[in-house]
Amino acid sequence: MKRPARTKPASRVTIRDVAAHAHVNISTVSRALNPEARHLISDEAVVRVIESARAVGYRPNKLASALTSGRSHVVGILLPDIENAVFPPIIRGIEERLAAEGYAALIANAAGSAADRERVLEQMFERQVDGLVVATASRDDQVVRRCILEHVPVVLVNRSEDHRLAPEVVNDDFYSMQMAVDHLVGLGHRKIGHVAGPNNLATGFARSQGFQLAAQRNRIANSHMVEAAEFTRGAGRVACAELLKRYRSITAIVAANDLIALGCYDCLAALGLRCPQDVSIVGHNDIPLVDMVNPPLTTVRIQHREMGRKAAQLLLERFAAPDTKPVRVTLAPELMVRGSTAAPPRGSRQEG
DNA sequence: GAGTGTATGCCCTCTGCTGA
DNA sequence: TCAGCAGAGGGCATACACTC
Repeated sequence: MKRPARTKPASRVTIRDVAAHAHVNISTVSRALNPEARHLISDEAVVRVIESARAVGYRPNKLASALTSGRSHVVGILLPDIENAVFPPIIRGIEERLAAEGYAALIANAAGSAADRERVLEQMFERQVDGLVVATASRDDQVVRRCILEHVPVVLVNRSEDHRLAPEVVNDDFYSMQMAVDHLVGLGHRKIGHVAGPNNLATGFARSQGFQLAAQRNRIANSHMVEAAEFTRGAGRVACAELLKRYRSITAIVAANDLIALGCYDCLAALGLRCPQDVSIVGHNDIPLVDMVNPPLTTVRIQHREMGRKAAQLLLERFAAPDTKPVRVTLAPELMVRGSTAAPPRGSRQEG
């Protein structure tokens, strides 16, 4: 028994409709609408097809196109925390560059456990993404390994991994910490602490290493550090309390990011200490609105939008040449001096 | 009759090949 | 040189054959 043919929705205009309207074959339509194949047909046919496409309201079906081309023209973006203000500028940079080449972004929050990340990654693969920009990388990252195993082009942004398996775009975290510590030493601080980020993440690790190096160069103690459990305000508050409990004479704190720095604000307020009169604080990232808190946060500005643009560019290059050696692009940070840093208080608190 | 496996049509576009 | 034909591409739904 012959089954009835499935019919397309009446509203959907396809390449056939354009062909019928223009009185040409569908292959002629395909070539006329493809800039790289346009030279194969006459200018007159190109004009006729384009006018017909406009007249019938034709919109190319990328899904169908992907069947033959093997390219979905969709790029997945994995974020560790979609609520963190660091990421919107990165996403914007990525989208700007991708859109110029006809790609769309599929953004996913891949926070939580390794199983969560695996699930999100699987969804990306199921949607046939052409490649991935990963902002979730840990120093030994399974997502990156999986992408390489599946031959899916991948670029890391903001966070790197230790084995250099994929191209990456990162901030110069060593230089960031050097600038932050130099700034505080320049104000007269000699007892500086660091609320570090998680050490299993490249950003947390590099910044704590950078802090130690910068402290050594300035001939001050480099061991006044406590690691926050997460890059969050809450974790920053807890870690700051521990830091001040261990090293009570500290007059300045370099936080591994701005959220941790805001957690330090909370901690100081709870202890009845003032910023910057009692303790100066430097953040990291320069996320939106930290210039509007009280006091406005001195922080290290990272070129997040440029970071996104570069990452997208590296991915596009990866599409063209998948087997090239992974490169690392390092962007220069900039210190934004605001009201949260000042000269240290005259008297110093007792070491605990 | 229920369950399973296989074959085929369909979706839409791209592209190699052929002929005018 | 240009235009048209025809097959391919992956996944899904469905028809059909077969087994239990």
